Amino acid sequence: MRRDIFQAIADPTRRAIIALIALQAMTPNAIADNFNTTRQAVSKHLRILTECELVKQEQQGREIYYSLEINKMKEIDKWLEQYRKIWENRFNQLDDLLSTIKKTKR
Amino acid sequence: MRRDIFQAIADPTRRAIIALIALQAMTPNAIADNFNTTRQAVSKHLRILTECELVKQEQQGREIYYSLEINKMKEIDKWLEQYRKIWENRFNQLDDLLSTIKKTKR
DNA sequence: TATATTTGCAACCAATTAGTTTCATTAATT
DNA sequence: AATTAATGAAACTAATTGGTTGCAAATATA
Repeated sequence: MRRDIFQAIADPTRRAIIALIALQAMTPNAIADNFNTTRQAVSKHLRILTECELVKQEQQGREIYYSLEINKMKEIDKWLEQYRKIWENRFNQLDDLLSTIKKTKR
Repeated sequence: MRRDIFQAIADPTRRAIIALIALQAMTPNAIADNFNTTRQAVSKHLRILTECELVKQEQQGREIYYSLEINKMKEIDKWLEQYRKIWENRFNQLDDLLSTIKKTKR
């Protein structure tokens, strides 16, 4: 059971669920209405998302509202950080090159 | 064959390969030396990474050097953008709340 | 209380995945 | 020319995955 956040966002249906509940909490039935799949399949995705703490649930009577745990998304951002450094650095190098060319032309 | 970038980074070995070749190009053998797996397994990962254009190859004699296609990583950043907006917004709301409390105290 | 609704969970199935073993190709070395 | 090294690709296997069907539990409604 590999259950980390990268595995969680690998599935396109799960990314769609994340997008759906990012702004408002929704019940499994309501979420399933948006896809060509069964409620049970959505339920399984929600379980995976819950297990890696990307999603939190709140019970209201017999309904359970699922919503995005936005802070968990920062973990991906944190991972990206090291690569962002690289591409920003390359951009700066290009920038330097361009200004050098400019100076040479002058 | 689902072969998008999210599926590519889902595997921890592939993320390790990405980290390894981010700064310098490496041959499959050299990469495999860093893991408890066979060269062939690494080769398969490299194929997947190449197919989704996260990695580029450069032949030099009988060796093939693999390196990270850093620009492709920006796609993940682009996807994260929508969620970054949300968490920054929440942070601002908290900020507003705190300054309101400050004002009330005064 | 009986019935309907919302949900999670277990059992099962087909497809996919990560890995291994084996083989063919190409380039370097002797 | 023969051998060694570096690599990709195909065939196979075991494990995992996404999905379905069916069922049980809990809550709401008649």
